[in-house]
Amino acid sequence: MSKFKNYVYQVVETIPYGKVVSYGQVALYAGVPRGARQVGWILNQSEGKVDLPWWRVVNNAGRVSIKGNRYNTPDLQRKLLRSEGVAVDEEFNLDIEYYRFRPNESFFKSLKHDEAYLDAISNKFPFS
DNA sequence: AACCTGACGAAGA
DNA sequence: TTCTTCGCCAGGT
Repeated sequence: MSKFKNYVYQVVETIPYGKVVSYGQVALYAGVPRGARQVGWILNQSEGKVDLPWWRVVNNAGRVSIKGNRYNTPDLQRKLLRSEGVAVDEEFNLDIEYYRFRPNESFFKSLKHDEAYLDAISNKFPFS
């Protein structure tokens, strides 16, 4: 279990009910600013094995981009989001800026990143 | 080691 | 605005 994967889990677990974040956001918060693709890969690998609100992660264009696999499909993700009050249309689009989770500083500190990293991304909080 | 493959993202045409 | 192209990082072959 890599440190990065651990952080990804921590971040996803923290997304509030009825809110969403992009893969890029998760990557930034997890300590790898350009690791969006890896976040998708990690969530894909964790399906059925880890209890995470994976459906609250969508792409930055505001679209449910899951391709689907044995456990999770775009339809399931949309169903779960809708059950939390998130409006998702027939083409799997949603208003990401409206539903986006914008964590505060205490959130980052709760992830136990070292000071150097917090300083490095302190000016890169496009979502806060 | 070289090359391929993504539940991605930003920029340019 | 939709479609490409390219950069990104980790894992697999």
